[in-house]
Amino acid sequence: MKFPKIPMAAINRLSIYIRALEELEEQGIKVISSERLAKQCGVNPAQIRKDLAYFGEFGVRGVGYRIEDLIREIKEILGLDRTWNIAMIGVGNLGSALIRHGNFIKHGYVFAAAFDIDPHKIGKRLPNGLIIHHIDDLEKVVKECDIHIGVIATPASAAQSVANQLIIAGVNGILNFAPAQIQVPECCHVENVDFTIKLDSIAYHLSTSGT
Amino acid sequence: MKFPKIPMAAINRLSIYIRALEELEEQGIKVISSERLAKQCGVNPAQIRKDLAYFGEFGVRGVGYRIEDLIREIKEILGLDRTWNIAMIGVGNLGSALIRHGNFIKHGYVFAAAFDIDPHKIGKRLPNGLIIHHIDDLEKVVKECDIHIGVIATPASAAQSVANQLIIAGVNGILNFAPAQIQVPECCHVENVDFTIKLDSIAYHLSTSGT
DNA sequence: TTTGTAAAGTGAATTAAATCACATAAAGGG
DNA sequence: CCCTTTATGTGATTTAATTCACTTTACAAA
Repeated sequence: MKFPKIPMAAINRLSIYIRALEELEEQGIKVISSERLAKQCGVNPAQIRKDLAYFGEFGVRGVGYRIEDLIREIKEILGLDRTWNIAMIGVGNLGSALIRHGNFIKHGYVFAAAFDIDPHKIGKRLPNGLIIHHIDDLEKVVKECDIHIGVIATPASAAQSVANQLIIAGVNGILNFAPAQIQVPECCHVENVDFTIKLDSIAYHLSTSGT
Repeated sequence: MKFPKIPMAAINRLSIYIRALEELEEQGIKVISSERLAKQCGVNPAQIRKDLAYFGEFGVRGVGYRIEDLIREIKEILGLDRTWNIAMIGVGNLGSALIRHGNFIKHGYVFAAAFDIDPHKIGKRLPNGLIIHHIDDLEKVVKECDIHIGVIATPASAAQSVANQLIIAGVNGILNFAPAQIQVPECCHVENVDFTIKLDSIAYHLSTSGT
């Protein structure tokens, strides 16, 4: 295959495929066809084949995909053949809940540091043993702990300035839970998690389909 | 305009527009052009006009959009000209943090009930005064409290059965934080919030752009 | 070794979404 | 009252994503 630009949607689907594949692997299944996997993921079989084809040939014609191999291949594609150290900025309700949440570590994301601006919190220890640093120590700690991704769980008003500090500290990946549009340079990749937008979408559907 | 099918992406952008418009309104701005709003939201001006055109004509040619009116119109489109009672299912780390999180109420979503399955939690009161019910009382409480949307914050393993119970109880909108693919009938609308997928996307970008 | 079958891989076709570019309408100034 | 300016609304165009449908390849059974 040539070098087409890869749709972002395809990348996100790879994550979905991994989730499904890992579940199938736990069930002891060794090989799966694009058709069966597609059904499990709720997508079109050709889409799976095409998504994978962007990166190589991972299947066996007439047989399907060896699940163990495919998981490994997709993880390598996504850069998940390693762990990623991440930092939480904002240790409020949401921030501390996320730190305790098991899903991050399960997928190889390790909270290696936590930051806040509240003097009462600085120096305290979180249940998992992390010390809460002042946000002004961001750059130093980011270097020390080899952190590559920042998770913003501050109020909206602080989000932009935190983002700026992260970028100065050399963090190029940001997962933003604050309900604010943050501006970053080209080199930095931001993903927003705004559940109220999702709720709005639900409200729209409920309103229009006569409920 | 005729009756084309409206892209889901357009619906989601309407939420983005509202966020920006409310911020502008707070700044005392009364009128805005699609061009300025587009810049603020990071989209193309024509896109804004087209998104709005799916639903009517809300602007004034040569002038722009009256912010106050446009907010009201978009809210009406999305079904946000009211409040929505929602239920939290799963009062663990994440669930209780979300309940305390101010963003829901700010956008008109009211946690009207909370459910869990842990006997130690049933009957306890949350900081905001909500009593934690047993999941088996879902149907009864949903009716009593006029709940239309369920938020699933349980472990993945419980997500599908909770979804089933929600649907039986007559809840047709689900916001799913559990990392599991849930199957629902046509009538029900599900939105998934899976931050590990977003993280995977960040990891991919960091890996490919030489970091 | 041959042959039938299953399923990946992929160019072509289709469908959907985003953008352009212009016709249209409102407001203000001369 | 007309002319200029400005910015909307929208058909046409372009771009992107998805799906189809066919070709290729591996395996297994005869």
